[in-house]
Amino acid sequence: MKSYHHGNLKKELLTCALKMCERDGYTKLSIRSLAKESNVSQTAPYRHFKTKEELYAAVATEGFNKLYKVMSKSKSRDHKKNLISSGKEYINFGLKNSNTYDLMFGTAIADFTKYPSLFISANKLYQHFRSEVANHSNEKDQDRIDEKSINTWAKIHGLVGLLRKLQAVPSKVLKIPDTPIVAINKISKDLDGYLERFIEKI
Amino acid sequence: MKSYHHGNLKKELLTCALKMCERDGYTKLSIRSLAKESNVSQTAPYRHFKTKEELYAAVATEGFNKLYKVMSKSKSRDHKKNLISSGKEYINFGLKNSNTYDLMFGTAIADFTKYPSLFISANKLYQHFRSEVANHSNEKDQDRIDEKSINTWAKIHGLVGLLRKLQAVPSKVLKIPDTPIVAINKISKDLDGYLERFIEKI
DNA sequence: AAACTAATGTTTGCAGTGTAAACATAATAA
DNA sequence: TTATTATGTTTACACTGCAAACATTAGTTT
Repeated sequence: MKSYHHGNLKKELLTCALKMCERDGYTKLSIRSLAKESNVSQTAPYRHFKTKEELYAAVATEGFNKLYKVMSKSKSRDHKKNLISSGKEYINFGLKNSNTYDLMFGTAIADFTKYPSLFISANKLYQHFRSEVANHSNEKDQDRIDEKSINTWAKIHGLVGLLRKLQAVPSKVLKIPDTPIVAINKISKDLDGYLERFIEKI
Repeated sequence: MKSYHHGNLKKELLTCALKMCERDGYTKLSIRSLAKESNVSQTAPYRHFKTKEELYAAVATEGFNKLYKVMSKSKSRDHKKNLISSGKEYINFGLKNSNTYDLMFGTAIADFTKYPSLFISANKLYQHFRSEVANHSNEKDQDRIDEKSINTWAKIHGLVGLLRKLQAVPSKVLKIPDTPIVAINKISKDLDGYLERFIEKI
């Protein structure tokens, strides 16, 4: 027999949402299905997330925290190594947790500054990334560091998007010549080499 | 008095969808609201678009065609000029038609190779872009050209994503130091200069 | 021209959605 | 102990994608 009050529903909802989001994509993640999967009434989640977007924000926040964790793993004295490691982790995260990634960088959350903890988590990630870029590039000028950081982020982010398109496509499409898909496929086959060249240009 | 058969519903639905998508975002674009705005019964669109995704694909295709048009405007003998113009047009398109842009490059259409005309339009755009990169960079090796093209695309695409985040944010957020938002804002204030430096690194 | 067929429209219906409102119960503060 | 607050459930509404049955018209065949 279960008690009327759950005790720790919010946390359970969140982990469940995270799992569901990753499994089915955030578009399929409904408050009602979340409630059902958490064995709770249809509208119970509303006591903890005022709107669906707020739920999205919570999931995205978790995503940023996770990404931060893996990107700050490498603490070598070799700054280049750190940056390459971060880049790989970023790409890996984007490909493995692609649905959460959508929530983090897509447009499902219109204005992420509306959710303080999300904003903070995203900023923390950026700060870490920026410091790695700064360390690697030996740049002093703050504006240049910012520009380099944004540059690098934009490029990796764009790359992840393209790699995901590649993932989504049936393999026979790779045989059609003169498509961006084959171009991306070439890169994905030598991602390490690509990243080396990538870093050099930062 | 209007006749039972519309005559040109498919085209009208498409232009209406394009308009609605741009106005409200593709998430708000429902088949039913589209039908209503086209003064036709709720399920009439299903005669022309088997699923909602098929409607999405049609809108995205239009988007690619439009983008192709503006990106192939500049036909200078100066290849650098062409590339810069294309870059600007791309960014402009992404910012002005951001909702359509989402449909084109987001994950709403899981596998875009399922829609031949969409696939073709996207490829045509890539080919054009690739030829501009090739012309500008004086590169011969086909693999390198592909890599450069993907690189450049990824970077611009990522940049558009970030600039859109900037757009979405309330202006007071710009006063908070040490956020990616202020970094992007700096870039957006000197986009021309930024693009110049950008091109140099291709 | 008449009749059959296919295309394109409408109506109806179902299962699912976000979320507001009213209500129930349990935990906490007074 | 009692009043309040937090957190659950039930009910209700307007909306969604889409399938199925039906209506009307356009096009094709005889």
